[in-house]
Amino acid sequence: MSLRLRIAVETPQHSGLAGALDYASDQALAPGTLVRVPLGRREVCGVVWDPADEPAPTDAGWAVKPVAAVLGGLPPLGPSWRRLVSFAAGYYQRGLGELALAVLPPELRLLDDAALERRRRRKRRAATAVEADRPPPLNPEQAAAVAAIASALSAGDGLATTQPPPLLLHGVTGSGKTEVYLHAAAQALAAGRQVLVLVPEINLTPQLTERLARRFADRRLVTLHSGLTPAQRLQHWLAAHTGEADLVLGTRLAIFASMPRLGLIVVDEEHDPSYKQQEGARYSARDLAVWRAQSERLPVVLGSATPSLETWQRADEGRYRRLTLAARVGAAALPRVRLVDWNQCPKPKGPPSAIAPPLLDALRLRLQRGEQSLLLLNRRGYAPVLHCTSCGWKSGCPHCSAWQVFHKAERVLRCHHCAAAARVPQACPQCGDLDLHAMGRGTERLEEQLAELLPGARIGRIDADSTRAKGELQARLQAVHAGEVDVLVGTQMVAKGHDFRRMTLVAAVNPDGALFSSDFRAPERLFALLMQAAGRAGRDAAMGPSEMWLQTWHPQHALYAALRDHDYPRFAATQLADRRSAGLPPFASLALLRADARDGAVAEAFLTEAGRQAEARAAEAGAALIAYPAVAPPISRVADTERRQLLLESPSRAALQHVLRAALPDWHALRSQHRGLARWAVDVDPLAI
DNA sequence: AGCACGCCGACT
DNA sequence: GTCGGCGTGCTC
Repeated sequence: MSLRLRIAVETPQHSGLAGALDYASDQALAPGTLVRVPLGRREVCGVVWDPADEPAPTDAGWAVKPVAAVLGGLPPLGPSWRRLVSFAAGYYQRGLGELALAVLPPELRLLDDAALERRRRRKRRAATAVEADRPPPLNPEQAAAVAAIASALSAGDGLATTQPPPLLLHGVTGSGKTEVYLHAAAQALAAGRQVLVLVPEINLTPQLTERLARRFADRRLVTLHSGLTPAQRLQHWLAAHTGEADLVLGTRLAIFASMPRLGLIVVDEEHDPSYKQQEGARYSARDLAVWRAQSERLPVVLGSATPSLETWQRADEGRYRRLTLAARVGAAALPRVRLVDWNQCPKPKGPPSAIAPPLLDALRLRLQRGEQSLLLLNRRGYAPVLHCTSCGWKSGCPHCSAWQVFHKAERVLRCHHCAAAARVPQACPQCGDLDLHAMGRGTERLEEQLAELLPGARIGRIDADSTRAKGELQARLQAVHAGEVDVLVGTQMVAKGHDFRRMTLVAAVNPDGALFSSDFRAPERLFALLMQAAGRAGRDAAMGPSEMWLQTWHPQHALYAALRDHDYPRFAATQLADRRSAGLPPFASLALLRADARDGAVAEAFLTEAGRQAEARAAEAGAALIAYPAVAPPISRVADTERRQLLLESPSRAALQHVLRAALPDWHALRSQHRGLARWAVDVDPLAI
């Protein structure tokens, strides 16, 4: 007897094989079982999928091959996991098997039954007999939030018929969101459920990891993120899958963790762009968390001081329930926001100063008082471009439409978009002039200038360059915590997550860039970054009042005015009004079709035709859709490849989904008509357009 | 994506 | 005469 099985097979995106494939088996295999199957002339991994609603045609134009091997030792992946993967593959327009295998630990496919048995027998480390932290008392707002989540938890127990809505936990930094998560988690754990906590980047939030581990010392907590070794990732994933782990703390990929007893999902800093995967299947872990929670009828808590406008709008519409924490725990006051108006500052005779006189005075005052300051500058390197004053040459990257950044200490010019690096020329490569000039300012130069402006101050720097070596980030953070640094210079990586208790001043050196950016989400990101940065200061009420300084040419800008008042709702309302009148998300659904080719015209021709096909499909279905002309993104050439993109916009998410699904086969077929096209991809709900 | 098959230059 | 360059085509 031979059974017919549907199997999600690891077929690459470009195969055009989106769904499950048919294979034969002489034994019945439960959906969710891992198998190896022949595909073409090789053998690949697959997951037994649910039988199709309609039986496969018997006269199919291919020979059905038998399953090659079964990994019987692993408990099958459950129906809720399969639903999530199915949904994500469909929504983000990727192959089912491609996505299914991409979100499983890579080591799993190497695991035969014998290896699995060895792993299972290996004695798991006994839980350390550490006394769990006693939870602190909650303030009334926190208690109300916990009660709301608790009622959603019991509603999700299958007893109630109503679905708990997603919960937006809106609270400024320091208002005690984490304590709400911990209490909610405790309740879910007490009910015998597992808890999934998502964070943007795990090494930026060691404090949350520690707090979870201490509070739930008697429970098994595992982490899931790309920094784990393959063996660790497998081990942690298996602990979640078998239900041995009670808590899973992870980055975006953890949204796909198989958790049979899942009872609560928390998405911390839900607005953070790192929740959107930027290559391969471009999924949003936050959006999938909401979908997964609805699908499994469990509560999801989205926490942020500056929620994404999508989330905020849904709360305004009543689709999400908003829980607000307005008070800062421990009576710590919010930092006072001070704007330095460059227009009011006397022009120095020499080159423009990095730090305006009033800010410099404020820094000196902190030095005298033995307090720490943080200066934020979102630009690493010494200077963004090297410039010849006599002929006008600039250090352009030979492979990209971008400047090579001057890294002084390393003595290299480095492109931040490709691997290209060159030694710093002694003389202008174009005219031979020796007077090469570093234009603009990066963190490395700011560090150097501060050393001159503040003699005797201990300056530290934390950015991707200074923390490249393993352990260097932790070492530098430790030095700051230990008080070995007076003034810390950093990129946005320090604005997130870390509490610096002795820090009483945070300054954004040059935040204006995002005010007039072509990226429609730039103001939202800037506001979130500045709010988050402001939250770094003044966490300790005993340190006295803290300040957030902004150096700007536009002190009247509405964004800064809202920031000065710590008024996120006002900022969101004005942004949402702009978005509504511009027909942008959350009032429209977007997808971006991207194409790369050596020759930009090839990518453009492909996109133009693909856009025409999409509009034809939309017309067929009576779906409202606009395909905009193909354009070059701000950095149009990277590593000698020209990039182009085409925006698809619809007032309806469902209509856009329908068109994408219908047009995808057209686009696959179109590829062969455009010789020289390197690759193409769809980005559903893109962050930047 | 792999991994084929398929037609044109420098070697034992 | 072959070994092999990577162009293009297929995978239940």
